[in-house]
Amino acid sequence: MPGGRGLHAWDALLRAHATLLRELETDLESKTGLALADFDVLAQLAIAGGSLRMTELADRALISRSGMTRRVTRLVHEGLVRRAHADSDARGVVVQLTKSGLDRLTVAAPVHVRGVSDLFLTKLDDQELAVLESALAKVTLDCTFG
Amino acid sequence: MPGGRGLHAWDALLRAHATLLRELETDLESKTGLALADFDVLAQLAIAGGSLRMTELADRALISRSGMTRRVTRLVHEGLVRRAHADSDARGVVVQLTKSGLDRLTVAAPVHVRGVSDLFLTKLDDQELAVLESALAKVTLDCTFG
DNA sequence: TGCTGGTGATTGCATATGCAAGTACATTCA
DNA sequence: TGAATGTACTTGCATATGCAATCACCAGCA
Repeated sequence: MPGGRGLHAWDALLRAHATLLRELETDLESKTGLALADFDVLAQLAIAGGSLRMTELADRALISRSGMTRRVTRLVHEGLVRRAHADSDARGVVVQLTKSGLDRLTVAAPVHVRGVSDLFLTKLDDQELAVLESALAKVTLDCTFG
Repeated sequence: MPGGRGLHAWDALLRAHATLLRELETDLESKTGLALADFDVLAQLAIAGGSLRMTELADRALISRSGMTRRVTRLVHEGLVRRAHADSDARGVVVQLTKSGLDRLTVAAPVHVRGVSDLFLTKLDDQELAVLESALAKVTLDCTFG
């Protein structure tokens, strides 16, 4: 009744994801006052060189466009990012990391990386990490959200 | 600036989880009218032999107790589960799968299993699944939700 | 030019979520 | 026994979420 064999691997994925994310979230928030979701936006912007379009940002942060609209609105109020007009497309919005946002990220990033290391990376050896990465990449879909 | 090496494995986990879950959710809902969250409750009950206490059910379904209270309330209204008093503890509530719930699950389970197979299991070989399962089990925390 | 279909972003709305507080019962220990 | 502490579940509340509809703009074509 529970079903075929390898479903346990799927179950393990759900369980690991839920518990780790929850722990990382509360950890980061308590140590830096930054929600993981907000951290992720800042990190994606930094990785991309400082700015991204809304849709691209939403895709990378794995949330819907409408969700990103609201998240960015919040972050703008906090001064961590800024909205600018895309110069090639008057509909477009470019979200830019501000100095303050970068500062905040610079403080938070090591905390988060440390969390991921402690809870995830150090518990696995290189081969396991390699298999994880390649296997998970194989099953990832490229559906767009929202 | 993005950080240490193996973080890509972590990123792959987040990405695979988000995209797969989203697809499985919409797939199941469109084919059976059952939300994945509700399906999971029914499945956990069936796996456990037909009934579970609220807290245990919340833990297994990876959501908070308060979330489970509301979810069960909904499922009771739909006739898929029933609330009963735990006989050893007057505070306790036992959630039981009803005939109707079991029927519903019997229809939905193959659909969901098929989805997981198509999107996940068949894309990986036995060794990858074994490594995934054991590695993910190693990093899973046992924090309680809610 | 002007019409049609498509895309980027935002907003209305309904719903889902968790935390913290509250209620009811259980357990411990003096 | 009975006061204090702990556990099981529920509810108030604030917030987060996505979908669908909307607005503004772009691109193609007659």
